[in-house]
Amino acid sequence: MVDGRLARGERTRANVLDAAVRLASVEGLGGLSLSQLAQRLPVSKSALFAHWASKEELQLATIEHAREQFGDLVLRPALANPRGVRRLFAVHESRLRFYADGVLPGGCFFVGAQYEYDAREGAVHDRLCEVSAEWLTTLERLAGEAVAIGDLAEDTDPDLLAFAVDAAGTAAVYRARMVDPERAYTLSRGAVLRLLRPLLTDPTLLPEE
Amino acid sequence: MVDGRLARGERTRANVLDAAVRLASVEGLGGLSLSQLAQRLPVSKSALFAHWASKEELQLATIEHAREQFGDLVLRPALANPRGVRRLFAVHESRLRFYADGVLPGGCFFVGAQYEYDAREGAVHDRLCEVSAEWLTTLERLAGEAVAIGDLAEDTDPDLLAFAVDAAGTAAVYRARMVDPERAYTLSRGAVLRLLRPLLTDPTLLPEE
DNA sequence: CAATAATATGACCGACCGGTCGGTTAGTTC
DNA sequence: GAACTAACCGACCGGTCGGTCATATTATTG
Repeated sequence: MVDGRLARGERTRANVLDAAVRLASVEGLGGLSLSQLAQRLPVSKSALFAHWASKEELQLATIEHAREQFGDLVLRPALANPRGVRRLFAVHESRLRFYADGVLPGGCFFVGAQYEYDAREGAVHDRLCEVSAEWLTTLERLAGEAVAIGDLAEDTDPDLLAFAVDAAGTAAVYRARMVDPERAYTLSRGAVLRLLRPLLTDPTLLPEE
Repeated sequence: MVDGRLARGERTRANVLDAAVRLASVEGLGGLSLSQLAQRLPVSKSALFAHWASKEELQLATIEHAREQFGDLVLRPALANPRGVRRLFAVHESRLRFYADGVLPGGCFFVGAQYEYDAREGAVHDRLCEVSAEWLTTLERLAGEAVAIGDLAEDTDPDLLAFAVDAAGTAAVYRARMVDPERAYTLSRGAVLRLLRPLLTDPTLLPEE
């Protein structure tokens, strides 16, 4: 039998973090105000301090929550694809779909947080560095696998490829909201496709367009 | 004969905007606090309101100042290169050099501001949209010229190319500060080079590496 | 039932925010 | 030197920030 009090706390915590990720995707992780966060929830500001000792701890918890969400909605589904270049491309498409579906009102939690904290110091910056490195390592591993199993030309540099794929996804975020919403994701998908196709050993592994 | 009072005001305005661009590149354009800005200058907070009616007007003036700086230090020098793919690549290299030289402590004013305001509303967001569109249009025009004069294969999509070049520059900003400072610019340069080289009609137009 | 423990609350704190105001200083004009 | 003007300053305003605390509510346990 579960303790109803603990269950209630767990539920509150999840609700708060859900809202925090959404709010931070718009206002930024630093611009996230505890009063505003509490106000748009059936929760008082003091209750936030009952669960997290400080704003910084809540920010760190929000990062973990967003990381889990990204893993569940972007990475995991894409990993169902066959190993190699198809899986790498599937991760990029999955990322774009996550943005296009409007899961978060601000588009992307991590891209926003990265550019907000890249020039600051502290625990939030440090944790974001780790998560970024983890994400890039994942892309590099996927690119490396695609080369290793012979999907891509053997002189392909996996790190360079991972950089370019990540860059195309990152740029799509601001482009979709500031320049041309209708073309941003098409351009991003097309850019990665043009990048990968010349490297393919078997051109049928990826779509033409 | 110039009026010494007006000259003094002009000097103050320039000093404030210089500091504002630098500060905003670290703290963000919204996180820019007028008290802090005044404090690190020989200027009082009230003096700021003597020159700009509100924080938003100062933010807009800061955008214009950063835009001029970007034009002077990034675009203009690169435009000295011969028209075509060399000029396009020179703009990318010039951008990376601007970052690597540490002209702004936060790396890039515009990349930060874009990801800060892409999901918000108001005059600042609107102006940033215009500046972004202007920058992308410039890249697209350069890519179009490179195709038109025969530097690049004629079936090259200039807009797609411009997207990828911009993306590589944008990604270098956060990567240099959060993941691997020593490799970020090399990767960014390499990514654009690998992108352009297969499209060249004359391989000697760009360096090997 | 009472004792206990986890969760949640509202009133409150000092610090800082953007912004206003009356008054002072520096430079020009006559 | 008097009159004028642009630039600048310190004190202050209402409001919001992150954070504290004594108290109340809710659910489990003996």
